Amino acid sequence: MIKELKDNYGHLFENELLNEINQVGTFKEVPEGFKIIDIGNYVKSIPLLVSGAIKILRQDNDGDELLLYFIEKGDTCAITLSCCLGKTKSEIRAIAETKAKIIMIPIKKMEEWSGKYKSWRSFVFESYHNRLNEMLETIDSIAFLKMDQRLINYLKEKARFSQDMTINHTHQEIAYELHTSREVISRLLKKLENLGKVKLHRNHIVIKDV
Amino acid sequence: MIKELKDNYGHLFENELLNEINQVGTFKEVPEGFKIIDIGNYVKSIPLLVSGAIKILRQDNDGDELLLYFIEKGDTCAITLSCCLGKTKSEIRAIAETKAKIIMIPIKKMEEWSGKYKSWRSFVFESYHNRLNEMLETIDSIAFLKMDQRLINYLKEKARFSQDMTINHTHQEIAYELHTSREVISRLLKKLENLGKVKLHRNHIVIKDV
DNA sequence: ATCCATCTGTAACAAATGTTACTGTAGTGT
DNA sequence: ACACTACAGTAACATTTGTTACAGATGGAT
Repeated sequence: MIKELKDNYGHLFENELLNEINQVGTFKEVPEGFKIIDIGNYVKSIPLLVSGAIKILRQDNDGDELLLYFIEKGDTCAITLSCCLGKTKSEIRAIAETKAKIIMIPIKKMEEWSGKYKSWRSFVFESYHNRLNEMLETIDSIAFLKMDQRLINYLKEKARFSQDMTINHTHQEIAYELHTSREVISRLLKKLENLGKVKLHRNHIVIKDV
Repeated sequence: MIKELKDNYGHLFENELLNEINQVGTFKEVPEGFKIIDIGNYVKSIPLLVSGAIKILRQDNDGDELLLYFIEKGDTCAITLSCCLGKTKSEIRAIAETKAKIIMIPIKKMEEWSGKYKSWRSFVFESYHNRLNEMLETIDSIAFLKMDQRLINYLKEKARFSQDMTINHTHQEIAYELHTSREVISRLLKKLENLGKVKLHRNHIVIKDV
């Protein structure tokens, strides 16, 4: 039994299911920035995240991006799950936000387990629940907030996945994820710096008090 | 057996399940504008829609609204479903867009059926799938489109639920659902009228070519 | 027909965001 | 050390959206 599996999913699944996962799942370790799923991909297996974080992005026809939300250990990507079952192309891109450890489960098993294990069903429903709520938060953010507040929320989120309150992104990268322009981000960041909330450096930002 | 049940769900569910639904479900007919679920409600049963349409709205802390999407016959509200299972308050408001017929299913049954009927599981997963995709479309719309295009999409959607391409809303009502101001909607609608795409009247709009 | 509340039209202005253009600067590679 | 590239700062301007203010039109109630 892989230790990470037991540690992260031991409280969720019964031993029998854990054993099955251990047998049919393939363990994968991916570096930061690794593209796990891209838009248009047909997905043949679903990921259980055991460590690290994954960011989920949406892209429109012009190639403009938008960060939707993050997935953390002990969870899975319900959109991918949904693609699997519907046998449709992925509508989103999944990229490792930090280096991450994943167990990949073949779709076939996932259907089988839905009938067999109550705990698996609960896990899947719970995952859908979490994802729907995160989508709602994303909608709230883009519909109701102005860019300055969205940027602050973004910085907070990013800081959660960093040990030392440092965000290793350029202004351009932040602009892509919030779907705005580099100049807007520079402008707003400079304001935050003047307010003493962040300290700006080349290629990284240190969060002081947001 | 209620006729509407057989008509709308006969192809999805086996007879045994249809019979169960018929026994435990309560049939309900609601008028246009009826508030089916409100934000903060604890939901004790989930709705199967057999005719009409339901609109799902989000609201922020200041009371500002935003239309998320519509649910049509043969489907259910996955967000509600998700609330039921998580035993959390509703994050959304559900209002009958047209007069609608609904079968309400107690949560308890829904859990039982998930283990018992593959067709029910498929239905639930399919519903989550649809809702996630609609949320994505909503996000695309508010993140990537300008208000003029959002308005056009809105008018198209509304026209789908109208027999005669007439939308019975005031500019103010439209503004609420798109989360903008009445003046902006008036301005854009007037532009659309000048382009020959709509005809404006008091309290209603006739779609000509959008 | 008259009154009245509500809805619509529109101008003028404010604020937020997006775009263009250019400068300087930090780090990289040689 | 030097040159080069990518990054950041910033001004000036355009566009989009939001706000204020008011006029006029419409349809329903009496």
